[in-house]
Parts: sequence; C-alpha cells; structure tokens
Amino acid sequence: MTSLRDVAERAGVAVSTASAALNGTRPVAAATRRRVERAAAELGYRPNLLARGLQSKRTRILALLFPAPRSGFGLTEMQFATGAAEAAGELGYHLLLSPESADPIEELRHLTGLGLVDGVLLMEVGLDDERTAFLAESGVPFAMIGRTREPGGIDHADIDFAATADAAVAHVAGLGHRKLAFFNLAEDTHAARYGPAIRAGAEFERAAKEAGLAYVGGYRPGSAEDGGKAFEDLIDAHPDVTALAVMDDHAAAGVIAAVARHGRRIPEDLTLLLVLSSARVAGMFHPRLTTLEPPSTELGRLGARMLIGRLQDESQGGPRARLLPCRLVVGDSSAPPREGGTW
Amino acid sequence: MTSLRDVAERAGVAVSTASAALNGTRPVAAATRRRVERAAAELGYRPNLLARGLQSKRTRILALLFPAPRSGFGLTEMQFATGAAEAAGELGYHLLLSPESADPIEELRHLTGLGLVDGVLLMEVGLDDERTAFLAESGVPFAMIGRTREPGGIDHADIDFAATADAAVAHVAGLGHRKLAFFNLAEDTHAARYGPAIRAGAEFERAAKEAGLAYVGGYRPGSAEDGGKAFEDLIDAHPDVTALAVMDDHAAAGVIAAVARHGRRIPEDLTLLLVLSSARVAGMFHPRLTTLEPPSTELGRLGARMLIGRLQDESQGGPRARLLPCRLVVGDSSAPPREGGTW
DNA sequence: TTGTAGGCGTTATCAT
DNA sequence: ATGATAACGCCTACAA
Repeated sequence: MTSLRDVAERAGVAVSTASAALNGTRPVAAATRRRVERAAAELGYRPNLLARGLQSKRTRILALLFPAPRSGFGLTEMQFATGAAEAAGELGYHLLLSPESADPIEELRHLTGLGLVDGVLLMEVGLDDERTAFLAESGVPFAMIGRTREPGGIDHADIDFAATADAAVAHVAGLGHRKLAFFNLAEDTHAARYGPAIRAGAEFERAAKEAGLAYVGGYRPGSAEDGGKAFEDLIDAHPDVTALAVMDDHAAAGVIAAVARHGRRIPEDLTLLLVLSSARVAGMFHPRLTTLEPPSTELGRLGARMLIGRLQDESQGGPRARLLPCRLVVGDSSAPPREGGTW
Repeated sequence: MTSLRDVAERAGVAVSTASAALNGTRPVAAATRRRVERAAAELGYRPNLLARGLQSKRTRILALLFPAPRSGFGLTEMQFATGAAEAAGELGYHLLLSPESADPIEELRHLTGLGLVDGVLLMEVGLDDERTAFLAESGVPFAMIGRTREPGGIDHADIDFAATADAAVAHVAGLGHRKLAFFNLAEDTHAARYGPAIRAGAEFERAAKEAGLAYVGGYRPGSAEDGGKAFEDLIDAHPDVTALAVMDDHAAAGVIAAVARHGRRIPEDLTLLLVLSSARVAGMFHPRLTTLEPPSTELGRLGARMLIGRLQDESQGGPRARLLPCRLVVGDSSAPPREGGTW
C-alpha cells in the first residue's frame, strides 16, 4: 500500500503539501503540484478511504437497505440497486448492499452505529414505514425509493402513478375502447408494495373517469389461477369490457390462459396491458404484451443522487421529490375493440 | 458518536483495557470486563469500523463485482447478490455492490487500491476471464460465483451441470421418453454466460447418452421467435421427439406458442423442461413448466463464505470448489410420451 | 508557499 | 492485570 507519505517523500515535499497538491485544498505552487502529481502517478497512489473517512467523518459510502427477495421480486428491485450503485460510483461514492433482517430497526441501528455509512437509501417503502421515523430521529441522512403515505420532508424518487395511469388510459382510449378494467396487486402482497397498489388503483380509476371511460376495479388476483378466475368474474359481470390492465405478472398469465379457454384472442377480443412490469417479462408472453415499464434504474439513480446531494450540500433547500412515469411499450396485445363484440 | 474512550472513562479503566475487555484480545479480570461491558451497553457503544480497519488493515468489507443488467438478467443474479450479502452479514462482513464499468480491470485496480475491501467476489465469470488474472497477480483475495475454464487454484461456487443434467434426464427417462432435445443459450449471449452454455450442453448430451436416450442438440434460440423456429426445425428433422429442455425463458415461450399453433398440447404431446430458470418464471407459463432451478442464493452464500474463510484463515488448505445441482421442480409440463405419436 | 504538529478511533506494544 | 504510548493514513490547523 503506497501512502501519501511515500508520495511526499518521492516529490521531496511534506505530507501536508502533497495532500494539498492532490486535493487542491490550499494554494500550492504549480511546479510543486506537478511534482507531487507525477510522484503520485508513478507510485500508483490511491488515497486510503478508511484513513480519509476516519479523519473527515465522511466515508462516501451509502447503504442500500435491501429487502429479502420474495415472490414478486425481480428485475425492478435489482435495477434500483444497480442504478443506485452506478450513480453513486459516478459521484465517487460506494454502495453497501444491506439485506434486511427480521428486525429492520435493529439492523439500522447497528449499521448506522458503525460509522461506516454516510447515508441510507430505503427501498420497498411502506405507506407507514417505521424505518423513516427511526432514521429521522437519529439524524441519519436518508432518501427513499418509493414513498410513505406522507413523504413530507423526506427526499424521495418514486413512480408517477398519475402520469402512468394517464398514459395507459390515453393509449386504450386512443384505440377506441370505452371500458377499462383494472386488476390490482393481491391484498396479501407485502405491505411495502401496498403504496404502489393504492396509488395505481386510485389513479387508474381517476384517469379512466377523466377520459370518459367506464372503469371496473376491485379485483386483486395474485396468481395465475386467481387471474383466470378474476377474469371469469369480470366478463361475467361486465361482458362488454374490452380492455384490461393488470399489475401482476402471474395474474396476467392466468388472464391469457382464460381468454384462450374461451376461444378468444388477444388483442382482437381483449386489449391487455401489463402494468409495472418489464418489457423483458412481457416478451415471455404470447402475444408480447403492451407494458408500462417502471423506470427502475433511473429511480435508483435519482435516489442515490438525491442522498448524495444532501450529504454534500447541507444548505440544500427543502426536500426533493421526483416522480417518474412508467414508459409505455406497445406490444402485440393492443388493438381497437371488436365492433359490438361481447363476452 | 460514542467512542471507546467514553466507555473506558465510564468504566474507570484505560482505553486499551476497554479494548481488550471487549475483544478478548488479552486477559482481563472478570470484574473489569463486566464493568466495561456494562459501560459499553449503557452508552450504546459501537466500534468504529473505519478506525478499526485503519489499524488492523482489515475492513471486513467484500466487494461484489456486479455486471450491468442486460437481457437475460434477473432473479438469479439478484440472488447471488442477496445470498452473498446475507452470508457476509452473518459472519460480520459487509458487501459492497460494485457495478462493472466498461473497463473492469481499471475498475478493479481502483477498487482494490482504495484499501476499502478485503476481498472480491466475482460473478458472471467467463471461461477466460481477465479479471482473475489481474486479481491473482495483485494478490487480492477473491472467489468466483461460476468458474473459468480451468478454475485451478481459485475458490469458486458454481452449478453442478453434470448432476443437473442427470436429474433432468432421469426425470424425462423415468416418464418413459426415449428421445430428448436440448435448446441451448443463444450464441450471442454475453461471453460470461458461455461457460454455463458449454457445460450444460455437454452434460445434457452425456447424461442422455448414458441413460440410453437419443439426444438432439445444436439449437440455440435466443428469443421467442427463434424458439418457435427452432422448434419447427426440430420436429421437422426429428418428428419423434417427445421431450425438450430449454435454457432460455424467451425461447421456451416461443416453443409453447409453436406447439399451440400445431394444435398440440403440453404435456400430452411434449414434455417441456425449463433449465436454469426460476420456478417463479415457470409459473408465468401455461401450463406451469417443470424447472431446473439454480441454487443461486446458496451459490452467493457459498461464494461469500469461501472468501471470508480464506481471509480469516491464511493457512486454509487448497482451493475450495463447491458445485451445487439445480433443483428439479416438477410442474405441469411433464408427462409420459403419447403412444406412437409423432409430429 | 510550505512544513510541523495534532488528532480522528482503534488496536498492538511495551512497560508497570 | 492494567495503563500509557505509538502507530494506521489522512487532513486541518497553525507556524514559519
């Protein structure tokens, strides 16, 4: 390990001068600076992050609190992590992947007590999340990917459910549909997901009504089987439905199977939208489903950037909130409704 | 931040004694130890990891080199990460998520030069991976999830492709099938995946032959469309094939669609196996596919444990290699072959 | 403009 | 068994 001392010796200056030359933290003669820089380069010098952190009380390490993978977990969550790690890296920070245990609060207490991280990034934030209270109270800088019911003064990056619903509804309405059904996430979905479920449900209903579409909600199938059943119920009660937006991948699979059982086809007899899933997943369906793809990587990036921004600039203004809409990726499951066709 | 000094003061001992009492690094009178422990507990003392690391030259931080998410990326890779993070946490280590940039070597040089990490965990290891050479040369402890062509002296945890193929073949043969086809990963798959492709292909062929099954290989569809085409080609050349194992999720989707186009059914007319994919993904297909699910979380855990083991015990023996088979999860796509049926 | 000295929190060494 | 002291590598005064 080559230290600053080695560099200083080689450049024939004092350690503090070498430090200043490298960090620009105080005026240094141009010639001296060049000598130091050359010495550093020749020695392949890298400042020791531990020493720097010990001194400066800032480690430039962020922790990402990562929930244990469970059903419904996948690409999106991974993109949060990689996005955050990337953005952190670009700003000279590192990201610690901190899997959440049974007792997240104790976990947090431990993690922040170590003095290892400058701030914490929360994901899978519940509508009422005890972690936010703890962090706020203990004064640890943090930001959320997602948001609590009342994000109030907390920095966060989340999906813009209103804009997402508007885009979906506009797509469907533009094709000529007059009635839209919505299958929400299952009730027993992890509480953390409840936020997205609540918001998406509310916004789809609002958007549909604003666009003059009839709207059918209330279904929450959480598996392929449930999806099929929900679809049967739906067409039973609403035989005139021609468009359906589904939040759960498995439920969508069940819907597709059910449509086939009826001898009907997608998109001719039903326009099917997959909400909050990736185009990659959509490509596994036949036909390839139209998707509203969450900007997960970007949300991860934003979260990290917000947190770092706050760490670096204490005087930063009020809390930042960034909401990003899902991207509409039109697949082969979108088409105008069949004339006069009913189930 | 309460420091060891505070604890020592409160316990009425010297800092070094407090340290010793807490770490058991030298004999301490039982009474003294208790006083110190009580003081520490009362103050909520946590040792500062940076200071400790600076002094001991060991940070107890591992870096996981994480490739940028690309097509074909998903649950498996995330499970490597979470598994590794979990296992590390259990052993008192932390995991740094280090996304790989365009220049992995430079990235590694940077990362290891910082003195921030004790060791590196590699994933998505290619058959010939330049990173291993660099790490070996620079003396940084590391382990692989996956393996190079010749893992030689490098610790690694990987899938046991031989046992996986045996299990798949036994399952198929047990149902009465006499001929097995295999769709490998697409050729243009990221080089890192090439290892799994090579090994799986070779082992399926071997296992089939050993079990007395006819074997058809050589197909490498990388998309739903390709999967459909490959299936057409397959039944054209081998109308008597009754069982098919597919490595690519999208290709499997294409096969399913193609079977349906022929007015045939799964599993009555074709037993379909999804290799190296999760049961979760399999559940999105209809019917639910039989899967050979990689033990990704466990591989991540093993990788971390191996690395930590080596860090803690220099005198550890030769390189450790752990190969774990995929788990066979029987779905609704497995059935005995139809008597005398051909395509 | 540059060098010296002190300290960040911890552990290791050396006395006592 | 315990206490003082010196590092670890860096940065920030302060002095020159």
